Amino acid sequence: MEKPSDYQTKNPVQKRSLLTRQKILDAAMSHIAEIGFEKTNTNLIAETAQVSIGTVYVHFKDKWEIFLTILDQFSQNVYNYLSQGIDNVLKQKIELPEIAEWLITGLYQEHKLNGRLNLEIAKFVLKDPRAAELRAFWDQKIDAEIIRLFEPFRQKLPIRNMNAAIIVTHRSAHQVFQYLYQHRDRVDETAILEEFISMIKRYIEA
Amino acid sequence: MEKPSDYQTKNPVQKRSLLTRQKILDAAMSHIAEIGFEKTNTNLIAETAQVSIGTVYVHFKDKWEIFLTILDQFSQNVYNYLSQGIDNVLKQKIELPEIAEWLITGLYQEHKLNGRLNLEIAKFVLKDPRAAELRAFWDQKIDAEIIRLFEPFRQKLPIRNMNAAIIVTHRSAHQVFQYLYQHRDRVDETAILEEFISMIKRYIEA
Amino acid sequence: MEKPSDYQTKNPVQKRSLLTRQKILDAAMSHIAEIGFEKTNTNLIAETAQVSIGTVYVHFKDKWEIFLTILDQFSQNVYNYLSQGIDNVLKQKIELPEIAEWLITGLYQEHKLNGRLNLEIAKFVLKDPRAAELRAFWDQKIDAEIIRLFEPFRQKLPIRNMNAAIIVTHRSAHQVFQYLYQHRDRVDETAILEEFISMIKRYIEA
Amino acid sequence: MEKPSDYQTKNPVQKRSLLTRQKILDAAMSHIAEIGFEKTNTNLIAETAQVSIGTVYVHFKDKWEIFLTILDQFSQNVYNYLSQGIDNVLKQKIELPEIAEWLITGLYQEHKLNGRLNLEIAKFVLKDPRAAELRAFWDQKIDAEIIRLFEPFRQKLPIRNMNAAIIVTHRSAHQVFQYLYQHRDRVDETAILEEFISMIKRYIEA
DNA sequence: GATGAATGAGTATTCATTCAT
DNA sequence: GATGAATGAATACTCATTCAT
Repeated sequence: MEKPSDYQTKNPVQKRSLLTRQKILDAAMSHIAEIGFEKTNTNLIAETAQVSIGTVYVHFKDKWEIFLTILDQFSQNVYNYLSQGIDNVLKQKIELPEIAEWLITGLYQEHKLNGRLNLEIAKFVLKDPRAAELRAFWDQKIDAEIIRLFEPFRQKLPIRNMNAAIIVTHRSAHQVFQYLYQHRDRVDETAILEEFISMIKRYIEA
Repeated sequence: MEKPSDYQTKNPVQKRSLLTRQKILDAAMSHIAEIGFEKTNTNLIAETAQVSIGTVYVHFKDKWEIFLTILDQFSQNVYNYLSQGIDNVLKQKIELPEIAEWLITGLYQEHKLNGRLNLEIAKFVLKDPRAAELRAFWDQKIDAEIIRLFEPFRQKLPIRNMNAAIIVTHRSAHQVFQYLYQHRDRVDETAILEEFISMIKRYIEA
Repeated sequence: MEKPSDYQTKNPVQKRSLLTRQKILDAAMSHIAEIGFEKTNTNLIAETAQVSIGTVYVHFKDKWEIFLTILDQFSQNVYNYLSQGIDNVLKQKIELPEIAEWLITGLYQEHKLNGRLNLEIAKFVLKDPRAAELRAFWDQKIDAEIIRLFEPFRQKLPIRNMNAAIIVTHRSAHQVFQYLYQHRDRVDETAILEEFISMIKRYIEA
Repeated sequence: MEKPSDYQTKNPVQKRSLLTRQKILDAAMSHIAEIGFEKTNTNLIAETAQVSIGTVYVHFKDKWEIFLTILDQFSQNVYNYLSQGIDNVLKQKIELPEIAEWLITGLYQEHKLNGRLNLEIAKFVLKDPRAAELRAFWDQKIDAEIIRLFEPFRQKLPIRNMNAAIIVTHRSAHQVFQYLYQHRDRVDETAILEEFISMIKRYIEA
């Protein structure tokens, strides 16, 4: 699967240009995380970034390209964080159940750091097909990393279809994390997370 | 938990009124399922329902109340379908793993019948807090039904926190179903569903 | 000057009909005095009067006729109150300056009793020409009463044009009363009223 | 008393912007003076000003801000006119009764120049609290100017409470002027104005 | 590259009034 | 007389995008 389009390294021409570009992205991101991407309009972004609305359109084709770029950068970061974590784990000789627990807990910590942004991205992905495509691309890369993480235990795992298993568990994790964020004031976070972990553990244990 | 508000019974003084009301709901629902609820505007609803825009506002306070009513009716239907199914199952003496399989398959069939509508409702729930509340109300009622279904096997289940378990599995199912709908042309539906079922089975088996 | 149209004795046919008519007027009046006549819409009036909107239109040609009728009844009451007061005063032998003071104080008391309603009527009169006409009719009748009050002192008054004098003073009184109502929390009511009275007294004293 | 808000200076970054802004104000003002501010809607304003409706909202937050700005500019003009007139009068040695006559006649001339606009402003002020506040601000500034005009004769005036006196006479003048405009075809303008002047003269004479 | 004034299609909502029952 | 469901013209305001400077 190829990346739908590159939202990151567009015009690496001048330093100042890149700075302006990033200022716009930062402004957009902060508003999305604060008031949601639905209410984040282009004029607001321009104002916060302290550039004119015209400048925004010099750097981005349209409003969605800004959001797509943010999604791309954000996903890249999550991917890098996970990838490096897996590198470390693989060096140590951690056994199966602990690996699952580490993975879920780690992803959850990461998710919590940007609770609102993750929620807004979920909306965005439901709304815009290009966002869905981009998300699918990164999800697949993350799936591949998770497969890499479990590769050493491939024989032990009582799982027939590895790809399907990853899809099911990865999507489920997303949803549980989102549920925990949305109901963070009303539910027993620990209990639910533990129950999810114990489900996954039982699933992968022989 | 009480129902946030009743979106169904108004003042059905005249028969004609109820008919018109349902015409509007049907028109709205068909558009939501076709073009999504974002693009479904009030003028379009009125036009399709063959009533004036004024009539729409005689029956519904605002655009959102139409959508909320649809969500309510739809959830009610799902609930009734499930509830009756559970009644039947409990009469027969079906054993644990088969019950899980029956439940998931049944919910999935139901979900597929209204794939697009389910997707649009997911968006709507992310967008509107009142919708989220209403959804939470019905999810909780459905959760209670599922608990009722598993009650006879309560002792056998290796699950500590039943509520947490239901939340985790129910939400996960939602997400897997949605994933299958969104990628219905590109993924192996059977494989993923089977994998999900096998995960749940292993989770609930001693 | 003839009364523009009779808003009171329209269909004196049946008792029940008159009752319904008055229920509607009362409902309208209470809303005008509470939320202003701009926000008082026909559906609200019907609801409060506990009749259907159709019934409202059986009794009144349009929304404005309701308001005009209220204005008419209200003005009639003020007129009657004033007229009777003048009858009493004329029987007693009160002298000039006291008469002016009595008149102003009395009209002000009356005005205060229905502060909000008086304000709303002022708006209404500015907006609707028929209301302006009706108001002019009653103002003229009231003017005539005031002239009747001062008739015994006609020779003593240093006023050339009696009609002009009445218009000037009556209008000024209206405005001062309205000012006092609108700024009732912020101004020294007594001081302003006293100043107005002393202006009028000096005006009519030889 | 501070000015409620400044409806004049925005961010006049470009010359074109200021021109457009004034075009919108002029268009609105001409319609208000012609058909009243109730029927003056935003689309009409945009059309007359030959700008798009969007442009109107670039320059003004909402419809009311347009009207408030007009009220502000208009009041400013009246104030300036009065202020300069008072400067001139104070240089000459005019005596008391003539000063009162000059003031009333001058204000009336000014009022007549914009009869309809003055009437519409009266309505607007009754309707919108922000307009009332703004009007109160300017009235107070005008009151202060009138006090300045009579300051040299302070000892001679038989008036106890100067502020109350100004309020009473200023408000009365407003109302008499408005009455004269509204009934301009039916009443003896000169007689009424003379009567008002003679009332004020007798009031301020020892 | 940067600016920011201008654009205008698009949309939810109100409310006086009618008329078939 | 009474009902109340239905009407639809009217209207304020938004916001992504363009383009002349």
